[in-house]
Amino acid sequence: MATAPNIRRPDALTLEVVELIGDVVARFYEDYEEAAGEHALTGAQARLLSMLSLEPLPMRKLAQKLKCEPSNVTGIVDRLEARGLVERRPDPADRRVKLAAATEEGSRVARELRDGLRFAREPLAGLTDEERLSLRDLLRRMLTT
Amino acid sequence: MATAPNIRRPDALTLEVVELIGDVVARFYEDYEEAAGEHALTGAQARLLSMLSLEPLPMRKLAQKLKCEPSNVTGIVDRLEARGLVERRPDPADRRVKLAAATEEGSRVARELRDGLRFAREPLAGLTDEERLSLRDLLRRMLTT
DNA sequence: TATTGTTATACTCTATAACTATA
DNA sequence: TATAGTTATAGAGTATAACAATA
Repeated sequence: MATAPNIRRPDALTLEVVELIGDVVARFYEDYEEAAGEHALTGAQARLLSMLSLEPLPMRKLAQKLKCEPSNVTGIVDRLEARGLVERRPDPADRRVKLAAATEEGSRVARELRDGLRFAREPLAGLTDEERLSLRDLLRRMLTT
Repeated sequence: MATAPNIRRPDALTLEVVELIGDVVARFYEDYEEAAGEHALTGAQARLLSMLSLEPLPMRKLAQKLKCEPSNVTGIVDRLEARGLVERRPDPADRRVKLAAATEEGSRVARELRDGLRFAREPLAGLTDEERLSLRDLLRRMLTT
């Protein structure tokens, strides 16, 4: 039964796991978009706000993290700023840089957003500690490959 | 007791696993968008085309599967049809319905797209059969919770 | 009357290129 | 000259509402 993994032609088990991962990805995304929508945020706005709730970041850095062009960040921050969730601050060290930062209200929304994510939390509650440890290690290994 | 009734606060391990799942989701999405881009397809176009590569579907059904409004499907199918990857066919049973179907070329592109997905396949090659079985069971349980 | 697909409209996200103000 | 952020532009996805053809 212990057939060696064939890289060129994935075996049935690998294909099944790939499909399961696809299902998890779909569920996670739906859940995220739904949680964002409950706060009248788009997915991009929610992701950017979540980043800023940890620490203020230059526009350039936000573009790198969101994997989009810096010009797009301008608009997303504009809309969040218009709602009072984010503000632009000067960077004392470099006057070219603008630091985007979550306001108090923005941090509150980001926290509610995180707490509103049901999937990837509720399902995990059905697993034992040992199983969660096992899952953690497997996911870690996948991400470092 | 003055304690609030059973508010679940995820432990550190659960939070770590949630974050790891988020990382996997991000990696999977990047990989999918990249694979789509290599065929000059957007993510939505690639997802729709992949669905049609299995079987022709009514526009309405596509909207349900993509979780978007039917009016959006019109445009996505329009663009795929303009490139000869998809075609609209009448439904003999109901003249209101239009069946979207992948052309031969469309099926070929969908196949290449699927084969081009590196993540969720290469990382799995680094796991043993036993580990993949374990991962499969854990993911299954998460999805049925 | 209800349903299917489309059109029209408006908003957001996206990449590209040109611009400004700093460095 | 190079970099950070912005603006302008165009294409794509999205939801909403109104519409024609068909059931």
